[in-house]
Amino acid sequence: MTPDRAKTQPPAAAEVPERPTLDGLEEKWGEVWERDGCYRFDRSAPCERVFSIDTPPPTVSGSLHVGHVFSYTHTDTIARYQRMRGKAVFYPMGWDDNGLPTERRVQNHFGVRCDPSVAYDPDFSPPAEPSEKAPVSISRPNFVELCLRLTETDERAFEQLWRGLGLSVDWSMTYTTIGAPAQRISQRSFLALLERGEAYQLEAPTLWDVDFQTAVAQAELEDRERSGAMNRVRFHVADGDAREALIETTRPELIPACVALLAHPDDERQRELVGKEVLTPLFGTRVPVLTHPLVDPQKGTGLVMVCTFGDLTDVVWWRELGLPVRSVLGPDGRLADVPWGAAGWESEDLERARRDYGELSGRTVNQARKRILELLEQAGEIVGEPTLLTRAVKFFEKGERPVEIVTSRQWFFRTMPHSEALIERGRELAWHPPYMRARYEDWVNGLTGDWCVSRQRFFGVPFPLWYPLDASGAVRHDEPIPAGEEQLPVDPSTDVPGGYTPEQRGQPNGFAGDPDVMDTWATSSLTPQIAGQAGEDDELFAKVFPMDVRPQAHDIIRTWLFSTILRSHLDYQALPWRNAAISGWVLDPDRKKMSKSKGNVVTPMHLLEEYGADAVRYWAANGRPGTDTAFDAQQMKVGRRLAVKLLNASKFALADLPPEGESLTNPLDRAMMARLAAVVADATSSFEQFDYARALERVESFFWWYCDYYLELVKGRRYDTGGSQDGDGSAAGDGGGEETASVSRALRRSLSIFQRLLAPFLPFVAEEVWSWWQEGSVHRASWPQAGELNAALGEARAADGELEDAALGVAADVLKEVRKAKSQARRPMRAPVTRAVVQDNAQRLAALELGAGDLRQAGSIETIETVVAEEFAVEVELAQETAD
RNA sequence: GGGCGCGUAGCUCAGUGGGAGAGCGCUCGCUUCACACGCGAGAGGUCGCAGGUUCGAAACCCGCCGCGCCCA
Repeated sequence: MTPDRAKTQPPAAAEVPERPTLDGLEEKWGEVWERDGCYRFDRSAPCERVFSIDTPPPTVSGSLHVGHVFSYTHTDTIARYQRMRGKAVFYPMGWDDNGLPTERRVQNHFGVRCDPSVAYDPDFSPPAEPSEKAPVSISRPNFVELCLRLTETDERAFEQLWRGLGLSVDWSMTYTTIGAPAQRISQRSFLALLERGEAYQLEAPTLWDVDFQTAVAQAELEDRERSGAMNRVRFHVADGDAREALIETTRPELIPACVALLAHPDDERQRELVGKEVLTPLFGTRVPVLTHPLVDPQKGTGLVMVCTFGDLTDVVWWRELGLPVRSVLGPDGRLADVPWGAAGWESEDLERARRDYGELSGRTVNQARKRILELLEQAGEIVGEPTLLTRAVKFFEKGERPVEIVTSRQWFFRTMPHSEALIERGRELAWHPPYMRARYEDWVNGLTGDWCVSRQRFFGVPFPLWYPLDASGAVRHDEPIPAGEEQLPVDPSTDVPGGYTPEQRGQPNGFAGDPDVMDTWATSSLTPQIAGQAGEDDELFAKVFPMDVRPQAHDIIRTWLFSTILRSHLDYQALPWRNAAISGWVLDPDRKKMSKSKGNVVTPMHLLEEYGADAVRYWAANGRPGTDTAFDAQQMKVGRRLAVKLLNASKFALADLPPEGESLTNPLDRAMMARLAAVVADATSSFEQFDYARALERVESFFWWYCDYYLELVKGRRYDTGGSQDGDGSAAGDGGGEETASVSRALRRSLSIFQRLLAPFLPFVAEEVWSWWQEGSVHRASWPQAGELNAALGEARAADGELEDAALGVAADVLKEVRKAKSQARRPMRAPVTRAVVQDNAQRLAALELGAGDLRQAGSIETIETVVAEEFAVEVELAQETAD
């Protein structure tokens, strides 16, 4: 498979610096990796050897925080592990630059605003002193140019950070979600969905952000706690009936839009009212009292008002009960003028309806609410005092006022008919950790409508179609003219459909381009296709798709993960990837979510400078899959210590000339290697399950044990010159005999393994120590295998294994006791011990014989005596303190 | 209200049927020839609460309490 990678044969002498340091390793190795194309995807590799990663393209909005560093490091450890397993790793980076965040940033940064009615100005340059209050109106093409200009700058900064962090990305394959290939792929997919009827447009109630004045999707909503007031309002039964109907509402301003009152079908209290008609207060509009099972009879009076539209439940009721539309809210979030008296706007008291509505018309929702409460109060239709409450209100995640529901013409992708199939796809996928699947299923089960994908915005992928205009100049939405494949990517606002001339744009019997752009997710749901260049480079795509893994954080399961599965299901009837590796969030030290508005965001650049990339990666890799982790600079210091330790341990292991031969003749050496083999097996199976954190934890803790106990135990033997075991630690030499050669071999073998095991986590320091004595990059070396180790153990076989392992264990235990005695006596560690009496069971005492020589040197122990006993204990007799 | 996750030393967390652990922090000590960006040692816990299964529970089951996230 990879014959050139298995070689770990050392050169004659290692080139170890006098004082190894971490400083400067990032620059040094970053350049080498780039120069050598260390992480370049090998597209000649056969399919089964490819490991492909559907990288999250970060939103380019000008800032990265430690959360990015956290989850991208997780992915990188897996990429590096797979590469060392001999896989051709497909690991591109993308930038999600299209969409609202960029628009908003461009507006603020340059002090401009997009106005599609303004003509393109080829010589435009942004104002020297941008003003957010008085933005300059510019054309859409000019605006898009500024967006591209700014995102390019941001993307360079992002790339610098990623390189500094040591992500093993193939930078030659970088993509953006606004680039021509992405637009082509996105438009091509749209046209295919249109042809198959999976995309459709409809004039319907849609979630709407009144500030951005665009449709938004269910997935883009978030709940925010807002205080409000519940008001009890009186409706009168029509036709002179003296009875009343009381409802409770937090949105009295929508009373003019009321189309029905509802009760639960089993609610006895409302039985008499159901089937009657009531009049809306102030406006005198007749509305029926109906029933629906979704009404909660326990809530309020048990009667609820249906308006077009107050919330998504209103939409459900409106649809299922076939109610009329009486819409009062304009796209700007203000109450619109309505034609009282016209069809649908009948009133029992027309004059009053007009007068009172005139008080509301033109006002914002909040203003209108305040005013209508006053009017209702004056009319005596408010019952009791309002109840103050806090409740969850739906906001567009980037918006500042609650979303409204406005009827407009929008494009949709069908999701509801596929929900069962999507649940099934979710079950085919291997989730890491497994419980994250529940979030996906909850989301799919909670969907209430198809996915609205059109946005009334500017910086995005346009819909690739036009509409004919009839003789009167009206748009024929029912006869869209799709772009041809050869025209893609297309911008219908500047490009012209086949069979028309540019002059016919907007003219009777001419054409008009679709004015909208697609939702960002409508394009970024195609990242496997964009990264793999579907339809652009089908040979590549066939190699990498379906991808091996989608890494991402848990907060975007409902958006990115869900939408990607949907698109892949619709386009390929397949999952886009085999595994989903879900990262947690980074919380601030008080365990609160980091967010700009809280001002607790930690930016990563200075962390890399202060602690070094390996240290920051160490902290990140400690965050277990799916688990939120508090930001902790202390952990970075720990990571830095680990990196320094690897430098120094490597220096120690490589300090002498490599001995001839292979065999490990000493039982402690063999036992250490056997323990290391078990660690390798554990780390490997952890990585196979995408549990990088467990792999790190196992490797790290064994490595510290190895440094603290094994290295100290064998140090004396290592420095022996004559192979005898009673040396006094005299100078190191090259004539130490077979026992010294054994430790020397064991050190080299084990360090080679540790360097490789730590390489995915600490790529810079691992590469540095590897370069002292090995050819090529450690990141292209082969991942250690337990089998390789066991074979290398040669003569040490199972029969002795247990005893030898016990020898290592008991030697370490005794060493610890000796250290304790010296520490408590406040003596230096090299203080001589005249006598150590070890109590233990017979088997452990027998094992101790095997390591006694090393132990005596490590503890400066003159004589070791043994006493068979039930419990382990060591009696340590220190030599008299001498004044030397 | 529903779902998911979590609750173990001051902090961050590992530990899924049989010894309560690690790192950090804290205290004390050591200029040990790979490492003072170091080394050694120590103190510190009713494993959220209550019940059950079991010879045996931090772990498995039931209930409760608290925290977080998602969804109504």
